Amino acid sequence: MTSPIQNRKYATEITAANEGERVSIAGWVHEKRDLGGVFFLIVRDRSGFAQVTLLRKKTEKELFERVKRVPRESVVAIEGEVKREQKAPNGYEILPTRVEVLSEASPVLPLDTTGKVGAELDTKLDARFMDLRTERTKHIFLIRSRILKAIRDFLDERGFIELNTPKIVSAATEGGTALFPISYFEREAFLNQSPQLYKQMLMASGFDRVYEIAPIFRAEAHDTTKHLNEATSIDVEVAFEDHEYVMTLLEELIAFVYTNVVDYPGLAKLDLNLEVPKVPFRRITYDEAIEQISDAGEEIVWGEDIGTSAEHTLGKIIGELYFITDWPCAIKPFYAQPAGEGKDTCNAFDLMHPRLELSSGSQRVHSYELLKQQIESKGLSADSFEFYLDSFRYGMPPHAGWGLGAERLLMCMLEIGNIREVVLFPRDRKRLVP
RNA sequence: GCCCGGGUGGUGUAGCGGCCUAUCAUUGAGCCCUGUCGAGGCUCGGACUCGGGUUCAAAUCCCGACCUGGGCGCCA
Repeated sequence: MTSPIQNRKYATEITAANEGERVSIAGWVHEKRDLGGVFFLIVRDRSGFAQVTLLRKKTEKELFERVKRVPRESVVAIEGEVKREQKAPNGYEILPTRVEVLSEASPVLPLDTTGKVGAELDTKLDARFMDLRTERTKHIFLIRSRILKAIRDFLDERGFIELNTPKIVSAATEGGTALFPISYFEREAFLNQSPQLYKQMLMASGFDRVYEIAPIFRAEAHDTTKHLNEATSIDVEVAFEDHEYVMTLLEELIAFVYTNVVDYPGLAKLDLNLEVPKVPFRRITYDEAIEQISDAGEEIVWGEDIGTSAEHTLGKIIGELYFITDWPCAIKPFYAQPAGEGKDTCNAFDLMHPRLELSSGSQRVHSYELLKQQIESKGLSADSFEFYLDSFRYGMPPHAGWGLGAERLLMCMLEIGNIREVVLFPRDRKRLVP
């Protein structure tokens, strides 16, 4: 006995041209429509929908009654004959000869998969497995996959090597953010907040163009629509180049990603009007940013970081993707290269979306002496950075790089209000399950 | 951590002191219907987060807890 699941096709692989052929499909019971003498079973799979039609008079009674009773969202396998039918999705329907219920669903569902009734984010996240069956959520993650592929294609094409650095580390990397402590045999260790130090160390390896797409962990108790305690960072580091080079690389990458998403057929399901941003992106200095923000009537002090409301004010003024450059050294990490004689700024930049910051990067300090000095001037202990500093003592090329938040990019592109929506199983201060 | 909102059937909501044995939609159970595509029609089932308080009377007002949305802070 052959199972109908063998040789199954996706719903959209079948067309009216297959009329008369025997096919198998498998998927979830999306909807049932009982008209009395005719019964429609809409089966959903990854590709879309297929209509399975049963005529009361022409169908074996046992089969007809059994199909009528299959609860929605049950998993079924169908074998039957293709019939051209203009009124059906994809222009065909299946007249089943065999229906197997592979998994019967409980009849009362945690949320509606058809889009008739909405669900709150919390409800969706609690039942994420089912939320992913909805068109909107499904496409968010298909687009996410597409974006990550586009990024890899873009970087691979330019000679980058994809590498992975440890997520379990011995100490704070850059200071700043809080870390999650973990028990590591008889020692304490931490989940890494950023691959920063490791990707820089790789610059001393001869792998002069590297990237990593991996999780980062931050133990901040923040509670906003743009922060996660576990996020995905896209990190790039390039040797023998400076901040200008990596800014250009970044804007071209972003434009390439947009181009790939604009072409995505499922974009229509998300109801947005996406345009590929023009390169080069606008660049404004930190000084200009402060001026613009204070001209707009917002209180801001030079030398301080740009807070959320100032960020929004500036975003509204600029209205497109832009870079903020020439940041004060004092508010950028120790590894940012100072601009030089008599200046208190460094060669660091942030890539901003009108809503929020997407990426930050810089030309890095590659002089051992200067780096050590900057670590100490930030009040950090050079000893705990020995493993990192060592790589600067035996031939470290000049280099630059950036880190880009994958979820932030996705939420901004798709105009999604809460970053949790673009993570399968988000980790925030309150949520550890599922 | 601070400041505002909000917790009503499975889901999404209306009601905001007595008209509430609580509205509507969807879902569920059942029935009618041979072409649905958010099918339609009829019947039935299903809820006021928890604990105190005020009041003749609380879903409705007050207090606390828990959960939750947003604004900020912190942070990327």
